[in-house]
Amino acid sequence: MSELKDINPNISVDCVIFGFDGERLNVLLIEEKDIGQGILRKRLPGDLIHRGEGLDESADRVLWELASLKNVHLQQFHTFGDPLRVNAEKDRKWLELYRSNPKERVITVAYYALVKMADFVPNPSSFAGEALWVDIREIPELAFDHNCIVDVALTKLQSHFELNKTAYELLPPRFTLNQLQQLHEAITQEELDKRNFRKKIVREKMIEATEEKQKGVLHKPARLYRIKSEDSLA
Amino acid sequence: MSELKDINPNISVDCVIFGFDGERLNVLLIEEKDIGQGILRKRLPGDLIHRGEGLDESADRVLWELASLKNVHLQQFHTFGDPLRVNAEKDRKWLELYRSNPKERVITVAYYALVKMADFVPNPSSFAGEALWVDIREIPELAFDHNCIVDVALTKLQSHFELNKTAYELLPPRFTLNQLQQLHEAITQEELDKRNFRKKIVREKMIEATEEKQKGVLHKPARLYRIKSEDSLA
DNA sequence: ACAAAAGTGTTCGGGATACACCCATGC
DNA sequence: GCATGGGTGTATCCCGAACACTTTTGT
Repeated sequence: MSELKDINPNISVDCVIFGFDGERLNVLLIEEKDIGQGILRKRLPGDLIHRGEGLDESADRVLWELASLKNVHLQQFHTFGDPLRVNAEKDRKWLELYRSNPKERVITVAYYALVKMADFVPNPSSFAGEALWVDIREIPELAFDHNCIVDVALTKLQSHFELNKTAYELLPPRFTLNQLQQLHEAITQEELDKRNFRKKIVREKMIEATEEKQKGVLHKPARLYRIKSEDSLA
Repeated sequence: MSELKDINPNISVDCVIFGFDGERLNVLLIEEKDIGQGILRKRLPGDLIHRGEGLDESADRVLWELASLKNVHLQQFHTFGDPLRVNAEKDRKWLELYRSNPKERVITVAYYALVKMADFVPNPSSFAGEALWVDIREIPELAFDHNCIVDVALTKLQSHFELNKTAYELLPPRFTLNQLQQLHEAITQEELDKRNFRKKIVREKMIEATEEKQKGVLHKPARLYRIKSEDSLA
């Protein structure tokens, strides 16, 4: 569809989408279809930018085109510009197939986001291959320097993470304090003391207890909490 | 010297160099020579990147070429890619004079650094115009979106600043606690309580008192301090 | 003597950390 | 009754914030 002159051959965006499933942190990857030469590799969703397109805009588009994801709050975090970043042998064949200038240097502006996996069941986009969630502890070798990009993104995510309103949106509307703690632990990768964690949460006054309890668990059922509504902040 | 084909027409780097002079925070700007059409404008040191050149490398080069500065620890902080960022009327003439493709879109990878002004007396580089320090409270209208870039850089600087070893290098080898406090205040733009500040500094154990005192001041002379040497960290 | 900045201690409150036992439910 | 996670309180330490008077020097 888009003509060559509408594409900037030197600049791309890549998106590192972290998904939380209630237990573990995952990353969204694109798995290329086997295009006949035994090329089957995973990579981050990303693409060359179009002319006239802002960077943020481009990242949104890419995510929509490759994984049918919309309304993800993307955060730009770093630009990767090693002149050899798309020059490894492992990537040569792919570039020759998909790029009109396979030897052209590409710098990439990288974005990350953290979403609730349940809200985003990635639709395999027929043309690009398949989008899939992969546990961050089991990330395979990726195309280009994408392993490195994921590492940097994870570091940023961890250092910037805090339990604000958007963080609570990663949980179901009613949740237990333990689920909340697991969210925190899954992202920061460090264990917390249960009592201290609960005291901290209570102090922050962002959530309130409901009358409901867990059902069908084979232990004492936990109380369910919810985010305080705007008005109840009186 | 460099031929056109060695330059990437779409990607530039820009450097926001903050300089501390003992009292105030300044920014390094390049003032173009008057090129005959009443064009006289200030901008950040920056340039299109060369092919085969890494981004960090490019930023170092630019700083050397435009302001004769070397060994500055640059930190990449954001990439600006609005498709219209180099399209304002005020910049048209300059682009036509200096760029072979004046209408080409340019995205820029921005870096910042904080240096001691005394160490870097910018050498006017004959070909580019004049490098000069400008107080951050008196920044004039700059070319392109450079005012915006400076604002973002300042925010990053302020939020990431801490009194570590490199921060102490912004002061003379022997300094008073008041000078240290002024440094902190100049950067974060907030006033601190003298006693609390001193307690905090003492706690951190990075510096030690010397026997020397200020001379020639018309008030009680302050004691001079220095950074602790590596060995004395026993 | 006066101006000008140097230097110094205490109190309070909040948050981080460490730590151990009883409780409610399903099976 | 037993296994499983739910739920709770106290003591300590460190840190940040607030706050006012005496000291030393040059003129």
